[in-house]
Formats: sequence, structure tokens, C-alpha cells
Amino acid sequence: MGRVKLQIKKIESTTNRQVTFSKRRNGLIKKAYELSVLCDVDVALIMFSPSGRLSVFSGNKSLEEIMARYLNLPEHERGRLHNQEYLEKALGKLKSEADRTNQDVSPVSVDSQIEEIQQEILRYKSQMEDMEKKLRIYEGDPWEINTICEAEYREQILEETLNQVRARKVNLAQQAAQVNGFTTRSASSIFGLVSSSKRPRSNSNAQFLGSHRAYSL
Amino acid sequence: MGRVKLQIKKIESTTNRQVTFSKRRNGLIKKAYELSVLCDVDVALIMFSPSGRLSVFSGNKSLEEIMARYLNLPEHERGRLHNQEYLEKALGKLKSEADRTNQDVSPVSVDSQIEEIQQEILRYKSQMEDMEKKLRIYEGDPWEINTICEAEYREQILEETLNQVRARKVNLAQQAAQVNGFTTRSASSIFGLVSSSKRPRSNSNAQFLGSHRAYSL
DNA sequence: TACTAATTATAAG
DNA sequence: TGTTATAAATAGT
Repeated sequence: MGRVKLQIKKIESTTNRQVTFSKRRNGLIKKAYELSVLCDVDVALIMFSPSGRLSVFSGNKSLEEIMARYLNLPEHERGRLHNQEYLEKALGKLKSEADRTNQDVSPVSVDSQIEEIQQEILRYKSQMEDMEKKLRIYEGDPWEINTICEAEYREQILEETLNQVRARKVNLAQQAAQVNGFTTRSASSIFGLVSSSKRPRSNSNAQFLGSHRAYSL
Repeated sequence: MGRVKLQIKKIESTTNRQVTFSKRRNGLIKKAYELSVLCDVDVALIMFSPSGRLSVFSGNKSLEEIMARYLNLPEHERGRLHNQEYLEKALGKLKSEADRTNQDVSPVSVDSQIEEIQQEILRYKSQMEDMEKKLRIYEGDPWEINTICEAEYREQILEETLNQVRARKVNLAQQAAQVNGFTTRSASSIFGLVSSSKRPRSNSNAQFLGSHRAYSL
């Protein structure tokens, strides 16, 4: 779509590429959004421009949730052939090309756009409900727990978190002790010392897979 | 694009929804592909249909690579506000459009509707920020805590919550024991016994119990 | 699945 | 950034 038909290959002109990126990125996100709403599909979309700039979209479920779901899939279900499938289809289509005629006129239905936005708000709502659910684990009234099993589940999560926080406290205390021991260091080196304290390597990507860990806020 | 303008909301007819999904899914993948080539962008796209069927696209880099890059980003760079960004842009467009076409039929004040919606979005935004702040206490990465004081604060809250949950567990266990001791009771009276167990006056972190109670789950 | 009318996206300016 | 002519996507059939 545009004044001329564009070949699908890297746009050489940098500025042109940037402009096109900006436009198409918005278009892609819009399409992803429409698909997620129209067809009730969970969509996750991540884009990294060459300059490293990140763009992201996800539907009602969070990006992390969708990625976790993908990662938890059995290997064979996340086959690597999807792109190829598409490319082959595209090639086939390429073989049978036809042309058409166009007409214009483009009335704008503000109302429908409003509805669109209202839908978006609904999605916000559902995101919030997600967070509510998570928050309930921590802040929810314990007296509303009705099974021992549920109580133990909450207990376990809380214990885990508590242990982590305690570990961090110890870690911070150690750092403080070290800093006290070397007061001749320049402020900058002290700061470097403090901020560079390493966190233990998170094993595997398990950290992303746990339900309540999915959000790191 | 089609014979009629389609409202962006879930398509009710199942078959219709499936057809639309199939078409738009291909369209979206094609767009993603074009963007990745034209602009040399890494794109990752994951879709889960309601029936659980997976569709996937990624550019030259693998999906896993892109996801890993995303997940390794500093927390604050993957904020949850991208949708909002889109939303606000859409609103802005809407407004200017309404202004441009305000000479034709517009019985209901479109502007006021928009303002209303904007207010609602702001409300959501601030509520979500609130919740995120709270959630951070529990789920926030402990390794981002930078002062012992803060660690102790979190520790205290977690301990309190944990104690409450444990108390509730004990309470539930006692109830279970009682029920076992009186199996001749009618089911209804047992149920009454369980649900009527009194809670001690909630102490301490009642401060948190306000906002999220508004929602029932 | 293929067609076509109508909508939507976007390349160029 | 906003506009316009044209290409592309797609809803209904």
C-alpha cells in the first residue's frame, strides 16, 4: 500500500527505514491488537530495532505469561517450521498474481473508534484483575482461605519470598561491613562495590516459568 | 477492509471467528515478516488461539533468542505501559478527528465522551501503578533492594502475612479435626461450623486491605 | 477455497 | 507531523 509497490528487502536509506519502521510498527501492533480482540487470541509481540529499541505488545495476558506458556510447551509442539510454512505459502501465492481496480472514499466512524478504545479499557481491567489475583496471595485476607491446601500454598510462596529478602538483607549487611573496613576507598569505588554485588546465577530459565514470578515489577 | 467495517470486539460466531483468525493470522505474520526484512528488525510473534493452537513467527533470529533478550532487559525497560502508549495515541487521533469533522452530524458530544474515556484510562493507570507498587513488596526482585532498612521493611510485612496464613492453617486444621470427631452431624451443620469460624480482629497491615477489596473474585 | 467490494495501511511528498 | 494516491488486507459471499 503506498504510491508504489515496495520490494521486500532491507531499505537502504537510513532515514527512510526509520520512518517505515515507525509506521509499520504501529500498523503491526494495531493488527495484533485487533486479532487478539476479534478472535480472543493471546498475542505476544516483541520487536527490537537495530538500534536496540524495544517495542512490545500483548493482549489481555501479559507478555511473560504468554512466553512462559510457550516455553512450557513440549518441544515438538513448538516446531521451528512455522516461518518456512509461511514462506512457502507466500511463494505459492506469488506465482498467481492478479490486479484490481481501486476506488476511494473514506468516511471516519468516530463511534467505532470509541468502541475500540472501550475494548482496550476492558483489557486494562482484565490486566488489573490479574494483578489483583496475585496480590491476593500476599495481601488477601487469610481468613478467607478455606482449605488447608490453599493455606499451605500461600505459606510456601511467602516463605520463599521471605527467604529471598532475608538473603538480600544479609548480603547488604556484608557489603556495609566491607565498606566500613575500607573507608579509604573513594566514594566512587565504594559505590561500584555496592552496586556490583552479584546476584547468584539464576538457574535455567525456571525463574520465568513460575506463575507468580512471571512479573518482576 | 472488507465489505463492511468491522467493530473491534470478539466475534461471536465461532466459525466466523475461526475464519477471521485464519486470515488475519496470516496477514499478521506477513506484516511481521515484511517489517523484519524491510527495517532489519528482530520480531518475535506468538499467538495462542482459544483452542490452544500455537502460531509463531520470528525473523532471522530465533524466537528463543529474542525472548531471552527481552527477559534479560533491565526491569524498568520492559514497563507495562506499552498498551497505554498505543491507547493514548489512539485517543489523540480520535480527538483531532472529531475536531476536524465536527461540522457534520454529531448529536452526542463526541468530545465529552472522549474526555470521559480519558478520565477512565487515567483512573486505571493510577490504580495499576498502586497495585504494582504493592506487588513489588512481595514479588519485586529482592536483589533490587538497596538498603537494609528497606529489606527489613519487606521482611516485616512478609513475616506478618506469613504468620497470619499459618494461623489460619492451624485454625483450618482444628476445624477439620473437629469435623472428624463429630461425623454424626448433618452435612449442613458441619458446613455451618466451618464457615462460621470467627476471625480474630485483624491487626497491623490492615492498611493494605482497602483497595483490593473492592473487587470480588 | 476463490472472488470482489469496501476498508485499511502506507510510500512518497 | 499531516496529506494523498495507491497498494494491500480482508468481510462477506
